[in-house]
Amino acid sequence: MMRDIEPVFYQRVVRLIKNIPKGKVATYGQIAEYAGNRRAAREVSYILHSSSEKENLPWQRVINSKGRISMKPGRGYELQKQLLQDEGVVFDEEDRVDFDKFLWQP
DNA sequence: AACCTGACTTCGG
DNA sequence: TCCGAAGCCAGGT
Repeated sequence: MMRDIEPVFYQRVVRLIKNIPKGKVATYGQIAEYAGNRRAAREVSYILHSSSEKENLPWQRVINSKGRISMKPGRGYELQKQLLQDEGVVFDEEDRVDFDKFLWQP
């Protein structure tokens, strides 16, 4: 499934995501940057899409740079939001997460 | 190879 | 703040 994505990059992404503490969130770009390729946000997305179950990743803790959930209603949005709320993450009236409070700072 | 798509991001108006 | 466009990288057709 992973094929040509740099194995090192892949491993780093997996490790970083597993390190996001409960109740915190990270952005795709943030993970990509810490993994060594700040332009690979879409690859982070791809890794989550393809390996979340296999790697047992807390996939719900990765959201977009706007502080919103990227998945669309009916295709995962509700589940992700519920999982985050269950661990204490708060969404404002604009459906955004306050990075000052919830962004993961390694 | 060409083209489309996506759980992305940045920048300009 | 809010789009739209452009940049980005891989995978699927």
